[in-house]
Amino acid sequence: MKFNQVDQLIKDFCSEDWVLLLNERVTEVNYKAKSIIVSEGDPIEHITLVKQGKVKIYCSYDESTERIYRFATNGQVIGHRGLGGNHTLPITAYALTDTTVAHIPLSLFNSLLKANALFCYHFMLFLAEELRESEKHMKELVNMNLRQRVAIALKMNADAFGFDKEDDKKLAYTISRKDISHLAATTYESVIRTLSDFQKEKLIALVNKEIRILDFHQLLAIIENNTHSLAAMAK
Amino acid sequence: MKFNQVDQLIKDFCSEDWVLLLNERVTEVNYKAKSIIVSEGDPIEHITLVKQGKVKIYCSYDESTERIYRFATNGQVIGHRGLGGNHTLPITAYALTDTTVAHIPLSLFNSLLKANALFCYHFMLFLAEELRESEKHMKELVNMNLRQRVAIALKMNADAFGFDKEDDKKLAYTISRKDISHLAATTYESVIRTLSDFQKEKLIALVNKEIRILDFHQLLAIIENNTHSLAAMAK
DNA sequence: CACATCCCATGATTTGAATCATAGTTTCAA
DNA sequence: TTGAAACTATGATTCAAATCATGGGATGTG
Repeated sequence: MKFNQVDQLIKDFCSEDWVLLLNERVTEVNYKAKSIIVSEGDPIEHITLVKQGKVKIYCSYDESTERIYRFATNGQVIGHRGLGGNHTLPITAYALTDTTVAHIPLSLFNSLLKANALFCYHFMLFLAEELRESEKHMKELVNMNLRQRVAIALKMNADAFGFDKEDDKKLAYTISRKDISHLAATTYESVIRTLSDFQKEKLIALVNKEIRILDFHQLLAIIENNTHSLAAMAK
Repeated sequence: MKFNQVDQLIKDFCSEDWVLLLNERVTEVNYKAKSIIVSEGDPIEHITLVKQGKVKIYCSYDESTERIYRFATNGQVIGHRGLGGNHTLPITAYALTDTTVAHIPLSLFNSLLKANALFCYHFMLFLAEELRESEKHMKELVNMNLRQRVAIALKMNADAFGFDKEDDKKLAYTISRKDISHLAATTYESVIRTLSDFQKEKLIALVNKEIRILDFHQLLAIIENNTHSLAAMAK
């Protein structure tokens, strides 16, 4: 799983005083499943750490379209893309399951960065890593064909939330077909067709909305194999 | 123009000693037009500042396909996406015109960041800004139709290198049709057709490879108007 | 200066994926 | 428990953009 454990960076690289101060000043909030944690266009007032739960982070394009950038779960951070400048939040964070977060006031987080040089340095490295990941993902979405993009969406689902403890094929949390389409930049009809194809190829198994990934290697092979990406062949 | 003047950040937020040390340890190199400055897969040994010139930054997908992420010109930085971890460079930087760069050894740049907390803080903010821009661009590429993407590519060309000093409609440097296609994630044939349409609509004028942007507002209007983006309507 | 290589341009054809249409299934709240 | 809303599913049709084909013009280099 991706290194995005910002709470760990705080523990490792901030002075004890600051960790104590943070614990005092942070507000923990519970969100019910299917509720919005922070919304696109909000003024940026907090940096948010996910204590416990599953969150999707997306951007609306119009009333019927959204594009999911990533998921966040225990230990991961939301809102750091809004740092600096007088920006409003560019994304919406939505609780997929019941979720507990810690809101760190932005001014406090800024002071934390300024007062703890080593934390600031590592947080900077974390942003560089995010930038790499983000551009890698962009490249994938733009260059790959439908099958590949759906395969990537399944992989992202698996990477973000892992597999069931009792069943190492079953996703611990299966996102909806519609959310797969929002991840893969396509329509839900196309997702359903593609998943159906994958099932016929014994790559996955569908049981209602749940997905079992039977052959992860084959899934990765689909992502790697771009010989069928006709759309990509800009000469 | 976008704030990406990292050399200015160094001047503003690093101590005098460090600025002097940098001036000693930096190697200036000249690159001819059409030569490669740094290449995808190279070990990351430097952070590179563009002193003077025009550079395209792209990623190869296969032998016939590339995707241009951005351009860099005077004062801007290349290679910061490789910070942290044992990564190789994810992008290639290519000199469009004769270009002079300053290579800062990576170890020195890291020391600079660690020794100048305020610079590190501002550099972190710069990365946050880049992350926002990058994801905005991703959203555009994925959601918009051909006309819009070509319009965005023209706008990026104008934003990156500006207009001619004597002719405020003419681009100071017109990138090739093929590079427009690499920016807009399409084929060069489609770019040529779309530019031809734009010309018929009196939006631009084509004189050989040079492009004059006659109606910038209309160009922006095309980018804003997503009512024709059929591909985007994932319900 | 010639010859090759790259770039620009346009028409005809194909095709991957979106859209339209229709219907069964889960889920959850009144 | 029932009815509505949301999700899953599949077939038919349409369409935007890629691919294929072909030629002209510019550029540059031995």
